[in-house]
Amino acid sequence: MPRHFDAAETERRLHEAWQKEDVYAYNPEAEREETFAVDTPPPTVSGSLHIGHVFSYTHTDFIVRYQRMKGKNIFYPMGWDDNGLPTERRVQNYYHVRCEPTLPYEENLKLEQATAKQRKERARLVSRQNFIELCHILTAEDEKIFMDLWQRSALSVDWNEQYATIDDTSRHTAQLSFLDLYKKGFIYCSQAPSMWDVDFGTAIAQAEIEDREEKGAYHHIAFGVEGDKESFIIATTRPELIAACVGVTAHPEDRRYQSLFGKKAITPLYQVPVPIFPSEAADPEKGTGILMVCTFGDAMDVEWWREENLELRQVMDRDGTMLHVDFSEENWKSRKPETANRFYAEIAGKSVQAARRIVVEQLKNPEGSAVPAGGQNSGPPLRKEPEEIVHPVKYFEKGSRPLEFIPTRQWFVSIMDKKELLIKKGREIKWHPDYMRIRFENWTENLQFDWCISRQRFFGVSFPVWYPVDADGRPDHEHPILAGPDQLPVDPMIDSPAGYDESMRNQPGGFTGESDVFDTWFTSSMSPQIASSWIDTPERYKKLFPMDLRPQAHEIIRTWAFYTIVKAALHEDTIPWKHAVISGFIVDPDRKKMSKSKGNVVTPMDYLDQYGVDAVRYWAAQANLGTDMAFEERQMQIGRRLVTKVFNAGKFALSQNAPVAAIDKELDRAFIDRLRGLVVQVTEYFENFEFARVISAVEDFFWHSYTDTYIELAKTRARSSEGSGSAVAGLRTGLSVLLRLMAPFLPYITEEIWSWAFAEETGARSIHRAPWPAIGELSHVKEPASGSSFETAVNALASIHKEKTLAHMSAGAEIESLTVKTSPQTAADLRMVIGDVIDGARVRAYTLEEDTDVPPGTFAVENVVFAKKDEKDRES
RNA sequence: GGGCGGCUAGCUCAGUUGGUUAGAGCACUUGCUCGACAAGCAAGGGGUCGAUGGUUCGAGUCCAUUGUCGCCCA
Repeated sequence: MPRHFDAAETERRLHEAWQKEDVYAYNPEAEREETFAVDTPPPTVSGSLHIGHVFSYTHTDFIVRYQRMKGKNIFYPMGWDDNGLPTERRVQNYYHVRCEPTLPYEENLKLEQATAKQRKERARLVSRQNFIELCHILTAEDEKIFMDLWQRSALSVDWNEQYATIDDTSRHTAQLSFLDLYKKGFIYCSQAPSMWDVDFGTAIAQAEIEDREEKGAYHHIAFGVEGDKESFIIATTRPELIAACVGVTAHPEDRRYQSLFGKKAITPLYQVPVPIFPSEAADPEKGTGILMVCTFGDAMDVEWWREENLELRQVMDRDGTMLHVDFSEENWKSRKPETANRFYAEIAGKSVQAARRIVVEQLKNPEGSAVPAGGQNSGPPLRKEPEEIVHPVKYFEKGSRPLEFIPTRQWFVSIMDKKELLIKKGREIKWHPDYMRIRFENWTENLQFDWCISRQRFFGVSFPVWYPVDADGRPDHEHPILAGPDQLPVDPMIDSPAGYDESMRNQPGGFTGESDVFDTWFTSSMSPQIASSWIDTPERYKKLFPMDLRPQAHEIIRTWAFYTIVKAALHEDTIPWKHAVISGFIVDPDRKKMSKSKGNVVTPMDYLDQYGVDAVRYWAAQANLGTDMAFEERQMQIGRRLVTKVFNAGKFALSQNAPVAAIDKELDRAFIDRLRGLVVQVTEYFENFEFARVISAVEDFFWHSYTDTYIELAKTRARSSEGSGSAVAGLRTGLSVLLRLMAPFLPYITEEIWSWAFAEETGARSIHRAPWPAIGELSHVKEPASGSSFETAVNALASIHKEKTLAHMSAGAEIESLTVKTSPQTAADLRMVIGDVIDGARVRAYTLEEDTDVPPGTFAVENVVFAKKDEKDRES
């Protein structure tokens, strides 16, 4: 047997063996009841992996390995989420390219990572198809890095079951999902104000936005009132939108403005009359209590626009600049179109920021006033210096400029009318911990918009949709042409619809392809269906769906979990999985979330090298579900110590060469009895997904009940002539059970020791396919005569050790003689195990006295006479 | 502003329906190389459980108020 444990060598050797022997393979023949299916989170491959990923993915593996040992046929696939904006952005940066869809395809275009010099020049423009190819090339490389790390971390994934959210199966599945939802009437296309990122040039969904606290300023601006000398002051943070003003509103009970309702306000600069209406949603406390409604400043504007049937006056272009508009046109209704156009000309084509600065200057010009001369608030419309405030501004979570609401044609899934159904489905799933369900419910209850699923991007799953082009060459969006289910997957930019041929693309009387792609969540929300072959293998789908387990982190409850629940509910009125297990985050020592921008990201490879995989997994096992944990490198050191201890204990137990016999001695029976208790307890923990409790209980038992005590008490007898067979059997049984209980957490060290003897003895070649310990396999060992004999032995030995410590003697020092006093009842226990205690403590002669003054369970050790050291030396 | 979670030893964390003197590991102190293990063993010091009030024979645990940190949402 090796003297030291070489983690790196063992990891390489065993990983190879497991792959070769298909230890993790899914068996499609097995029945549903025997199968445990996991819906693994497909990581975004363009992102970087930090220690937190290893943390949460390892949690899943603990559960999976336990279920596998329970005899379950494990379905544990791995997906790669490769499409979407993060990948496009990474590709743009990596190659320094931009996609220009009007360019023609360039054959055999091969690019290298851009040099610093290239980056100083303008980005290279590439065609849509070339851009998509570059995305495929880079994600393939990224996937490899991810897979290496997962294999290194010993995730017991069946690597034959891989998918990517852009592969043909995923595209087919997502497009079929679209067709099915369309057929059911849950999908619609509409020209509607949508949240729009001006840099990425795409619509985005509610789930992808975040509020950022930002400095802004209230500008107090005088508006006129049509037909009289009245006026009022609004406070707005977006003066550049005055041109888009289509209404004015205040709270119906606000006394200051009640006389205005029903009249028309006149906008400054542009002199446009707009209705003044009351609204409960106006906050009298905010600003001046009266505000302008624009096309569109925020979500509230959209709501008022719909409810009040206001005009649409679009001034914001899709790229975040001010559109060119003409106030003499009918829709703009200016009373002084020439003045209006003169003011507006200065901001047309400008960015929001620039336009705002210019408008603020213009508002200082009395010529812009909408209030008749002599009236209150006449003069410059800007009534006082802007008042600085800090307010939340909506951003795309990956964006860098505030979102705009821009009317565009988008596809939506109706979910606003299905909140109740979704909450009901959420309650059919068991959440661990349960309070994470509340996050799902809060999110669902607070939904404000239907799910916008179209993105004006390139690297994504296409809509299976074309539009007829009319005789004038205009696409008819009212009558989309859908692909047939047997046509999938399709790319409408390349494939043509049934009944047309490619020559009719973009021709009058022909067709045009939908260039938008799906929101990446539209595809990844199908991960259980993709992995279980919903589209083409009903038998397999039936055996895997709904899945048993969905592991994920809590920050994506609103996205991944939510959308996956939506899809299962809308497609088949079911739930996607029975259990959702939510991991916490690894946070830095200041309890801040790890993120690239904060620069506090810890990468895992060095730790795997330094401490070994088992040690890092041990660290990950410390966390309770849902609870964030500060990164603590010392936990890995502790894990490594446990690995070493397991190695040494295994070496010792398996090197006892006395023949195994029945476990019939009291100490051995008492130990096995405690082991039974442990097995029952930790199995229950694992059934509830409480792996942190399992490792903690097993570790504690291993260290304190096995190595420090049972081994110490039984080792002498194991080498003696009397009772050695029982002792060796006890030691080996203990090791076999404890190894298996630790196997889900420490796959390498446990497999290594298992291979020394148990693999052959049991016929289970890998511990990871060995049966999870059950009390049945220990039932042949009789219950101990006393329920407290084990702790009596342990405490008695400790009492003698204490005398040695107090005398500054080594634990191995021999004792010539001593007297042990204890209560009559404890003495009865002690007599059953006294031989092991005396041997363990190296006592040559003892006197046991019953003393009612000594509390039961404790011992008074007296008259200790140590053997002379030279005497001992002579012996050896 | 709303929801959720954390606050327990110097550090990282357990403490499941309320029940003796609140636990573990690390760190710290002291001693010890015993035939698996110094990456070890033994002994020890250290906490009025964020605060206040309440319910109870009894509260880290239940209730109310509150502080603070974090996450999610508006």
